[in-house]
This record gives sequence, C-alpha cells and structure tokens, in this order.
Amino acid sequence: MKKTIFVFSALIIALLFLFKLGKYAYFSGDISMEIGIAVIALVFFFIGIYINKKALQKKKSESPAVDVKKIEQLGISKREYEVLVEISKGLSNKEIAHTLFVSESTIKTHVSNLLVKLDAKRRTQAIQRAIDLQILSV
Amino acid sequence: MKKTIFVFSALIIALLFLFKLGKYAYFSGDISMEIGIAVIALVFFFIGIYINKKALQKKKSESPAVDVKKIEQLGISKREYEVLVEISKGLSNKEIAHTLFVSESTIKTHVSNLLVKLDAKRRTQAIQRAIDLQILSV
DNA sequence: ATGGTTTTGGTACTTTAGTATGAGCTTCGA
DNA sequence: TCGAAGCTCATACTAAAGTACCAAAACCAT
Repeated sequence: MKKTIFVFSALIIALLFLFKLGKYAYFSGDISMEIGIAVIALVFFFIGIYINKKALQKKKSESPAVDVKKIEQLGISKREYEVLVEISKGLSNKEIAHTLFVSESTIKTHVSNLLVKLDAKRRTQAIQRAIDLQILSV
Repeated sequence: MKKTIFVFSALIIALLFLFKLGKYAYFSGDISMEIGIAVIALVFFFIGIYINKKALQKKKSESPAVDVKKIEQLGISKREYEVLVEISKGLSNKEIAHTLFVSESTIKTHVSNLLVKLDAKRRTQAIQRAIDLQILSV
C-alpha cells in the first residue's frame, strides 16, 4: 500500500513535469509538439506496464510461500513437519526413518500425530490437506 | 503473435488520432492542451496495463495445463488416469472403488499398473511423479 | 470376424501403514 | 525445580496397500 501511494505520487509529479514540457513544445511549433505527445504517451505506456508487473509480482510471491503461522496454529512441531515433507516426497516410513536417523516406530508416532492434526485418514490425504492449507510448497 | 501485431497497429492509429486531438487543443489555449496531454497520458497508461495483463494471462494459462501427450507416452489408459486423480485426492482403494462403481480388486490392478508406468513404489511417490511430469493439475 | 488392448474381477499372499498404549529422556519456561 | 511439551522407542495389533497370477468380458481397429 505504501508503494502504491509512492508510485501515484511519482505519477502526479511526472505529469506536472510533462505539462511544462508541453508548454515548451507549444512555443516551438507543431512537429516537436507531436513528438512531445508521442514521448508522453510512450512514457506512460511503459509506466503502466511497469506498475502492472510490480502488482502481479507481489501476487505471485504471496501464493507459493509456506504459511508458518498455520503450522503453529495446527500444533505441528518441527520434527513432525520434517516428516510431513518427507511423506510428500513419496517416501515410506522406513525410508523416512533412515533419512532422519531415527527408528521406524518414531516415524509412525509422528505420522499418527500428523494425521490427527491435519484431520486426515491416510498419508495421501494428509498431503492434499497440507497443500490446501499452504503448508507445503508444491 | 497476430494479436501483438494487431495491438501495435491499433496503438499507432490511436497515436495518430491523438495527434489530431493535440492540434485542436493547440488552437484552444493552454489549459485544454494540458488536459489533452493528461488524457493521452492516462489512456496510454491503461493501455500499457491492459497489454501487460494480456501477455501474463497467456503465460499463466500455458503452465498449469495437464500434459495429455505425456499420459499417452507413458501408456496410461483413461481409466488408469481416473484412478490416479482419485489417488491424488487422498482416497483409499475402497473409496475409489465406490466413486468409480467397480470392485476394490479392479482398483488394485489399476494402481499396480500405474505404479509400474510411473516408476513408483508407493502411491505417494506416484503422486509426486505425476506432478513432476505435469500429468496432474496441482 | 479376429486379434490386441482395456477393463473388470478374483484368490492368495507379503508388505506398509496406521492405532493404541506405555515409557524413558530432554528441553524450556514459570 | 517442577511440570508441560516434544522426541524417542517398543510391543502388539488391525487395516490398508501392493504383488503375482489368472481369466472372462468388452471394445476397437484392420
């Protein structure tokens, strides 16, 4: 929002500046005035593109980020989240146990807790829920 | 590409038209000329936004589409793909059997075939592979 | 119509996944 | 320092998931 205000302020200033240019052009005849108008048009044309691009960049960078707040809200611990990530990669409990250097029993405990906290019956459903909740970066 | 050419042609026409407007404004004094310039600036400002938005829409609609060719290349049949979609929703074999009105045995057969064709050991891995291959719309 | 593919289904079996319960250990804030 | 919370692990189950192999319809193109 602050940036939007700043950009529009800059726009107004640019507009006023172009008014001055327009006046100078006014004294120097038709042809240079047409060039001046063309310059003004092009400048604002690219300003429009620039602002639009900036606005869309924000939207993009907002969506695929992992929502840390929701992880806390769901009461998911760091270790449980690590397990969740490995699940989403398609690993089995045994494989996850190896990559995290713990026993398979531990992983099973974490998975069971995850299923409760994510309100899922299976690990595949947990993946879907996590994606919906923007907890996992797809 | 055709659209781009068309848009730029329209831009040039609009520019010529605004030159005429500029000349009329030239005869009616300073104030109306400033307004004319402002109008020109605003018009091109929004034209820039519009063109940029159109260009980005194309990019977006290109990426998240399901790649039908790859499905064929992998030898995945329609029915098998249906099962794949249900798997990605987090359903169990029994649930998939109900939604597709067949027996659980049939689903197991489809799943086994899918795992081979997707080179996966588990259904969770199959989901990941399918997403990587752009076979599933995330 | 005949052969290839798809879809369907079954049996029998092995392997993962998931639940329930209990328990020892660490960490960290009140 | 005391308890709550998190991490760890085990046992003993039940329930899904997955494999292997077979086989009968259905569908589709030559």
